[in-house]
Amino acid sequence: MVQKKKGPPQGDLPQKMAAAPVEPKRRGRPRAYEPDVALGKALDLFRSTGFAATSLDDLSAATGMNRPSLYGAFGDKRELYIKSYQRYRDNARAVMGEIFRHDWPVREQLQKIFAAALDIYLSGGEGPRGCFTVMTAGSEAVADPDIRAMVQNALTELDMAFARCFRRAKEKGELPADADPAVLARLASATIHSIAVRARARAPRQELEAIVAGAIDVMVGKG
Amino acid sequence: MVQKKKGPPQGDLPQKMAAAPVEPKRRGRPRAYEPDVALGKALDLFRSTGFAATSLDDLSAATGMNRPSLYGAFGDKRELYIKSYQRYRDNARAVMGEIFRHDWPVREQLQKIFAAALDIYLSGGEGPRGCFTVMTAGSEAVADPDIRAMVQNALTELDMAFARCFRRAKEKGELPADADPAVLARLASATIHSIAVRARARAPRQELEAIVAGAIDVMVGKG
DNA sequence: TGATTTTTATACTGTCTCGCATAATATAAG
DNA sequence: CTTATATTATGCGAGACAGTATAAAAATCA
Repeated sequence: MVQKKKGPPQGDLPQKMAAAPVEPKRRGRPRAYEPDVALGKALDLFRSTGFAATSLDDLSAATGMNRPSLYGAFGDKRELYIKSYQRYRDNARAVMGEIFRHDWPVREQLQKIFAAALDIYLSGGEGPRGCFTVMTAGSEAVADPDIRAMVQNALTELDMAFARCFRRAKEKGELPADADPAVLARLASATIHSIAVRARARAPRQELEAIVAGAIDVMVGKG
Repeated sequence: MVQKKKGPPQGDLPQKMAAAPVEPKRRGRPRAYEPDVALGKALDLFRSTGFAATSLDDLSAATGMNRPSLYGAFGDKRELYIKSYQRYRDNARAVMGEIFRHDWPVREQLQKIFAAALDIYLSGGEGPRGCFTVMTAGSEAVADPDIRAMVQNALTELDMAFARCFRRAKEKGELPADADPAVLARLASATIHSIAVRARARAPRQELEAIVAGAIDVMVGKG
């Protein structure tokens, strides 16, 4: 009963909102890993091999942490998976949100969004890893309610962001009066889903960019 | 060296094209399973749990065949997975092809195609299982070249079928002169991919039908 | 009936898997 | 220097896993 059921030690967790690069003088033996980069490695691995096919040995090797350290830091395999997915979503949300935030012309904004998505899907060492939501999380979503909720959330979040974008464009007169922002948003999301799937099958970037360009033309008219 | 390397016994395989419900008097102990329905069960299982998370015990239980029989009939796990996927594709191709074959108005044809896709994705006992290509095969596609080739083939086959459909419609004057069949085809495929992903996250059928209806309106104009 | 053939049934093997127990190590506090 | 704390390192143990060997069973053929 050494480290049982006191939950993951949750790292530092500074009281309020200090960025805390200052170590508050930890007590025992210092960590040999940085939780953040370790989680990033785990994310990469889960993203390319999925949940079931990724063993704790693989994760251990990738993160450089041995198994007890993994458990201490992140909990069991499922928790680590969920934390990885959360991190992926946080990152995607940050990147996308930064673009959606601006008040650019629709066409330009869509181009930037899709380019960012492509960067995410095609990044990584060997072979494109696609989208966490579409590929591996979608698989687990059927059996695991928590993951399913996260996936649903990711899907609707994207729909909403696109819908807001199109609504604004319509108000600014960039879209015809009969354009339906909600419908266009679903189409934009669908384009995202489609390039995620195709990226996984190693479609060349050029092809994906052509798909994006065509979709934009249909959605907001040929520029 | 009992049943080694003579390949799966390939059932009957009648010489030319006889439906062959007539047993040509097999020699030894009769099979306790029907290869076709067993493969269907395996397909269902792979489709809902993916490759890695589906054990041979699960497959054995689902098909009613014990492990040696599985090996004898279909080969190892990967071969069984590929045969399952092949069967899924054959079925999907048959269903879709039957619809694409006709010379109906685009709108009607698209409606039927998407309805058929929804039927496939939402069918099954507990919880929608989505699309084999998008979900589980897409995951394996990164690491396995054979599966990747099948996925690529599935994607382009769908693209081509939609493109042909839109090209015909344009020739018949159902689409504006500046409509690009290839672009529209990609959008139609994207819609398919999107509802496949959403089905996996248990989006209600009504929502999926709304997405389809909106997409059709954008692609061929509001009817 | 007895021999042959094909399948089923049982059980085994070596490997991998997850999670945890235990012990060693490295730091801060008293 | 000693004690307390927090981590790393090693490795165990029960079970799941894929694949196969072996034996029993059920049919046809002679």
